Amino acid sequence: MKDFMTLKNQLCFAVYETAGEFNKLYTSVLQPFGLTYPQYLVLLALWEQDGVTLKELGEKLNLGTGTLTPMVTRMEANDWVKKQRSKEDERKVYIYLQDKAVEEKQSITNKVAEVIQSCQIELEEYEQLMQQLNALQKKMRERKI
Amino acid sequence: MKDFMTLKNQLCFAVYETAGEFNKLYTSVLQPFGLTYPQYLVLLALWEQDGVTLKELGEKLNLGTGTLTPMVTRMEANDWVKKQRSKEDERKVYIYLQDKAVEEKQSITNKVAEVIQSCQIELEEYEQLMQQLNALQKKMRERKI
DNA sequence: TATGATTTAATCGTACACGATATATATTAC
DNA sequence: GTAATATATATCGTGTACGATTAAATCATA
Repeated sequence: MKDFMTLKNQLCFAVYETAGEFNKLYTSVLQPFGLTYPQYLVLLALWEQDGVTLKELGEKLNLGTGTLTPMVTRMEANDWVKKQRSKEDERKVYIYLQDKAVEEKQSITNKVAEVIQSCQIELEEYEQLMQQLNALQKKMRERKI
Repeated sequence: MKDFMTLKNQLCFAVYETAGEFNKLYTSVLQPFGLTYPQYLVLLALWEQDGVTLKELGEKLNLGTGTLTPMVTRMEANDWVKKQRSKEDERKVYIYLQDKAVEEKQSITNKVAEVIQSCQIELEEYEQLMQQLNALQKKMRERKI
């Protein structure tokens, strides 16, 4: 019987470490652009769909306003995005890409793709991991208790 | 050709999200004990090997002193661990489990195991994911550039 | 239409996480 | 034996991340 209470055998730790590695890897790519890794995720979301409310953005990224509000504020200060309070419903704040974010999109995503490719991850491996992680998340979210 | 520049198709995001789910799940278990998830990882490491230096602990957990020093200080304030500067080499600080951490080990790990089991993760799935994540980490760490 | 409930963001407090710097102790070279 | 170097930890500044609270706007309904 294997000992499951060791650090090495913890799935949670493997995921935690892998997230840390991704963070480091992406940070090294994004630093020159003056972006952090979570800020890049915000741009990814906005490149897909521009002009979403803070709440919608939070739902896409699984982040609350306590995280997003200051983060978007910093991104606005760095000319990546712009906040605009809705006229129809003044509770809502829409987030829009700034020119800089549109202009630099190609250059940023190219650099990211280049570094990811340098890791030599097989497509099959990539997709299988995605699928398994999604299945795992589903189980964690849907568990009773 | 699939679009790889969407949030949904990013492996980094899947890992980031899964780490977040684990964090939430473990937080819900550990809160009653007055522990955070990273603090639980520290205990896991010390339950395996007690009396290690801060540096060694950092190597096990992939954390620097900028993270560990304040964290261990908090854990000391809550009677989980004790710091003791080495007599032989006063640069080193050894971290020891306190009685509380030894006494509550079973009760904490039981509760964690119980919740993990409630997620219905198959052993095969668990081990395959571990193996794949470790392989991925290796690739990210060993990449050239 | 007044009021109570809901929704949306902002704010606050706590806790990581990291890179850079500082400081004190050990080790090495000479 | 002293100067240069290396090592171990602490501290600082910035940036997430989260839960709880607050505040303002909107909605529901009596």
